[in-house]
This record gives sequence, C-alpha cells and structure tokens, in this order.
Amino acid sequence: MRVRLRDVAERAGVSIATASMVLNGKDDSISGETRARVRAVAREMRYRPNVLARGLRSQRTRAIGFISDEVVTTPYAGAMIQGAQRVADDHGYVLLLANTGYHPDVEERAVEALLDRQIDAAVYATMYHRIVEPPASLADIPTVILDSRPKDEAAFSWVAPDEVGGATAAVEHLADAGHRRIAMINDREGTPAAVEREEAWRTVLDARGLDRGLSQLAHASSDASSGALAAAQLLGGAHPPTAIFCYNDRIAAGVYIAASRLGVSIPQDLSVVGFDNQVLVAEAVDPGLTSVQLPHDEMGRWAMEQVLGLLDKGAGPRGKRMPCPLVERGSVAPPGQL
Amino acid sequence: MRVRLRDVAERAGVSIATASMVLNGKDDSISGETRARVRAVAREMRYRPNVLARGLRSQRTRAIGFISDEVVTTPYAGAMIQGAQRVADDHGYVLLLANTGYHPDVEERAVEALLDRQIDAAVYATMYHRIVEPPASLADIPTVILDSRPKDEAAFSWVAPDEVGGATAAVEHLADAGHRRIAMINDREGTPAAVEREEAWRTVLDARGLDRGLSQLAHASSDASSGALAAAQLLGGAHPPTAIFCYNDRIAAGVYIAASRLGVSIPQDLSVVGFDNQVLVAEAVDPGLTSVQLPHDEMGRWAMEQVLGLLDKGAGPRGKRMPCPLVERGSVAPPGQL
DNA sequence: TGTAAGAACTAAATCGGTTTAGTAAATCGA
DNA sequence: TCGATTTACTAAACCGATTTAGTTCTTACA
Repeated sequence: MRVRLRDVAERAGVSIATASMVLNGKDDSISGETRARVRAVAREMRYRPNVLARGLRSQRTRAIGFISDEVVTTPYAGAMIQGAQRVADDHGYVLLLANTGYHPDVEERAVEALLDRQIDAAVYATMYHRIVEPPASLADIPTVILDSRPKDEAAFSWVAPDEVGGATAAVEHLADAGHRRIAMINDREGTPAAVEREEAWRTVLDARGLDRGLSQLAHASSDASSGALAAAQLLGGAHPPTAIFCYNDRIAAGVYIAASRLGVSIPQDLSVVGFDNQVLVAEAVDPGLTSVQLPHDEMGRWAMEQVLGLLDKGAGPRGKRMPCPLVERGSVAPPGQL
Repeated sequence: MRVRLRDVAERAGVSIATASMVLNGKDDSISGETRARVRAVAREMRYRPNVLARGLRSQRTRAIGFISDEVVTTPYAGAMIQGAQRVADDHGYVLLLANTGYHPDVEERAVEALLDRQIDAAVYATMYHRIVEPPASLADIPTVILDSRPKDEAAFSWVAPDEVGGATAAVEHLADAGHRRIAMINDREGTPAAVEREEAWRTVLDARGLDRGLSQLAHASSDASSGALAAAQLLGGAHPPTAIFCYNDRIAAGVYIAASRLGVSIPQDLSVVGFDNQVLVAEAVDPGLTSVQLPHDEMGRWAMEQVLGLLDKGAGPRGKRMPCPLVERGSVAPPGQL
C-alpha cells in the first residue's frame, strides 16, 4: 500500500494535523525540531499525498482541463499542447485531455467529464483560428481560449496568432525584394485567418502603391492539388504574378507543383511565401519554402500562464495576439526581368 | 454549488446509501418505485457524481495515464492519442496526459504525478518504434506500451507497427512493377524500425533473385536534405537504381529533390516508395508519393482496448504487430528501358 | 402463534487528506 | 503572583461519495 499521511505522523510521533501543516508549509506555529523530524520521516518513507483526498477537501485539484476540437490530430497542434504542458508542469499542475471532434454533444459530455473531476481551470483549444463559443458550463471556472477568439470577448481570455502582422511581414518581404505583381491564393472559407491575411495583403499593396489590378487574388481549398490548380490559372494569365503569397504551406506546395509543370522555376521566375511554417512541407520542396510561422508553442505557454494567473490573481479576461515571425528559406528572390 | 448525492437523497426522501445504490445499479433490493423516484430526482436535479470522492472511496478513478516522450509534438502522433482517446471515452474513461521529453527525471516526476492521481492504468507511448524500459513504478498498474516494445516482454503488453510486413509490401510492389535494381536509403540510426525494414528489403530481394550487388543500400539522417544527398550519390553511380525504397517520407522528399536536380523524372526514370505516409509530405510532392502507412490510430485504439481489458479481465501481457498498409499514389511505374 | 427468511431500507464506517476549534504548558506584563 | 498571551500541538469535523453491517416490517412455514 501507499504510505499515508497517517503513517508519517505515527512514525514521527505527531498528530495527522501537525504532519499535514508541516508538509504544506503552514508551519508558523510548529517548532523547528518537529518540523525537521516530520520532513525527514516523510522523505524517508517516500510519502506522496493522495491528490484525490486532498482535492476533495480543499476543492483544488491542480489539474487543468485541455479541451480541443481536433487539435491533437493536426500536425501544428502538438506544439500547443506541449507549450501548455510544460508551463503546467512547472507549476505542479497536470493536464486532463478531452477531444471533442467538433460534435457539440461530445463536447458537452467531455466538458462535463472534466468538470466532474474538479478541474481548477480549462484551456479551450482549436485547430485553426476562428470565433468560438465555449460551452456554458466552462463559465464557472477560469478558461482561456487558445488559437481562437470568443464570441463574447468580455467572458474569456484568449490568444490567437497575429495574422495581420505575419501576413504583412510576408508581403513586405516580397515587395522589398522588388516584386510589383504579388498575387495571393487565399483559402476559400472566410475564416478570420483568411480574412485578416487578405486584408494585410491589400494594405501592403496599397501602402506600396502596387497595382492591385495586376496583383490578383485567387482561391483554393487548403491542399496541394487545389493550390496547384489555382496557381496554374494565375501563371497562365496575361500578366502572371512574379510572386505569390499563399494562405498556407499546403497551397504553396501546390504552387511548386504547378510551377514545375509549367516550366516556371522558383525562385528565379517566381517567388513564393507560405503560411504555417510546417517544417515537413517547407523542407520537402526545393528550394525550401519561406513561410510565416504560427507561434503554437508560445500561444500554448501564454494560455497556460494566463489560466494559472487567473487562478490565483483572479485578474479579468485579456486577449493577446501572438507575433508570427517570417522564416526565410530559399523561395524568394528578386523578380526576373519580363 | 454542485448538486450532491445527499441533495438527491433528501429530495427523494431516501437515505444517501439508497440513492447511491440506485444510481450505481446495485439495486437488487430496492423497490421499483423508489428506484424510479431516485432516478427521476437525480435527472431532474442534473446530479453528477463527484469523481474525486468516488475515487477516494472505491479506489478506481476511471482515468488512464497517457505518458509519452515527445509524442504529442510529432505530426504522426496525434492519431495515436486520438485513437486512444476515443476508446477511452467510449468506456467512460478520461485521459490524463504527461509529456516527458526523453528526460528520465522528468519522466519519473510525471509518472509520479499521475500515480498520485490514482490513475487506474497507463499507456506508455513513444514517438518512434524502439525498445523501452518504462519506470518501475508503472509495474503496479496495468500498462501497455504504444509504438514500441518493452525490454522485458513478459512485463508489459505492447503494440508496434509491423515494419517487416509494411516494408515487404513496399519492396514487392516495386518488384512487381518490374524493377530489378531496387535501392534502399535507410536511417543512419539502428532503430528497430530501420533494422526490420532493411531486413525485409533484403529478404524480398533474395526471394525474387534480384542482384543485391546492384541493389545498393545508402544511409541518411531522417530529413529531406540528407535524403537528397544520399539519393544523388545513388543516382550518380555506375548502375543507378530504377527504384528507391526510403526509410521515411522525409528522405523520400529528398529523393525527389535530387532527382529533379539531376533531370531524373519520377516515376518514368525512377520509382520511389516512402514510409510513414505523412499526408503533408506525400501530397506536397509531384507526383504524389506512394508510401507505407504507420497505423497510429489503430495502435492507439488497440493499446487502450488492451489496457481496459487488463483492467477488468486481468489477462496477461500480450504483444501485437499492427499491419502497415501500402498507400499508392503516383510515384511508382515500370522501369524505363536502359 | 411463533419464528425464520426475505424485502426494503438506513446508520455509520471509511477513503486520506485539510482545516477549524480547542487545549495544555510556557511566557509575559503589571 | 495572577490573568492574559503565545507557543506548540491535537481532536474532531469535513469534503462527497461507497460499502458494510444492521434494522424494521412483511410474509411464509411449521
């Protein structure tokens, strides 16, 4: 059997109450001698408190619920869990995982299951940046939203990528290289990520006085073959772009495919910038893809720090946009003369 | 506050004991009328048992620890967690997550933290197939190893990919297409995965009477640029292979890069098969990469089913090799005539 | 008619801690 | 020197369930 507090107390010749207080640092009124003895015995017997019993009485379990739609499955997502996990671990907290798979019923059940376990707080993570409305039952405990924004910003803290900043850096990088016909292939769905990245693209073009008429916008669904189709159209037009800013790396991979089929070489004839910085994709293509990094790890850390902060300082909800740095590889060069 | 069992009992006009028995189905000696009343009241008051209290008394928490080295971070890994999660969820269990990041101290601490929470059983998952020795403290509860094999096979159940089966299918697929000079680029580390895949490659070559002297073996570290180097060497030799079987998809991506630089076209001049079936990579290249799939989801499910089985049937430890199907895309064709 | 057996419940112990309300002895101030 | 604090500790309540050992009240049988 496990060593119980009672065992420690008996061996140290003190009451359970005394042992408890010593081991929890509430030992203002315990003599140094007793204190030392209890500590020594506990260590010697390798005492570890039963977290269930403790939680039952004190109503704090040092467990944080991590609720995600499909986050766990996506290649980006690991870093979010990882970031959150590390911070939790540093503070002696544990992560309780629940996957909901988009289904509201499942989500409801999953959240209930976590609440039944008396989680102290929750992180509500999503696979991609969007507007979410977490289940009502989460309102009872500190909850922060990870990689999305809440419908009601006053109700929850949140972190999301600074899409505008990242996209701006990407397009400016192309403009700085000398490009004047910078196309964009955006995602077909009007997600916040898509809207904000497109907006940033437009803003930079305007600011630089680049002809929007020649800097075309195309759409694709988020995979390579659809990206290839869109790119082929763009490149086959009358005034083909010399650079393409892609909604994500998978679409960018499609651009590589189309370019290679059309005999357009990257980066000599065409510069490409992606988004997500999925190393697997970015390094699988030649030349390596310059891409905007989504700060998953940082967001995960921030979310967990925020949630722990809410737990003891009890501050109000806050929102945070996490910077998205541009990672340069070999897919951008000055435009050739056409 | 939450509704407690006491509240339900009071409202239903019965003792706490009676209410408990009814709601747990131990109601052999409870009248149908009382039974119905308690059930109705519980539903009406939306009663949910406090899992901590229950676990404290009954010593079963319906929580399974999921311990992983870095599993959470890798793109393959999500599917393992997902598979395990789903099965756990179906049986009313919850997953408690711990990441250890290879560090033995951290691992020790993480496992202790889970044990403190009275997990009923554990899944010990790894990022890649190898031989592991889980911490001793896990011996006290049912534990199954996911994506690796234990040093002591009598001590733990385990699931690992059927590397030999998958690799055999891959090489036979190439041989069936007519190739006689099938090279392999293996991983530099001698992991079980590498050893077994190479062994399968040799076996097929022998069985088919293919000249091993011409079917060369090269090595690379598991990334695209290293793969490209190895492929360039292979393709620049006196009798270049007409097909390459790669240790993984990242190396295969490197083969694409080398081939394109050397003007070797896939699949006309060179067929390629990868391993892992990382969709992001396999679809980012053109033509799509034929690859052997690692059955992460299935392994996750199997591990969780096994762990739950151990929990109530208490059977002995078992090992399982999960089949790795070949996923065909466009990277294999009959060899050109040289 | 008396009693053993069964049906339908309930009181109380228990799980392993935390926390509150006390208590006995030592120290202090007047 | 005596009541008031302070110091150092402990008994017991409590958290919210499960579970064991009874306790009534019927019913059945001899």
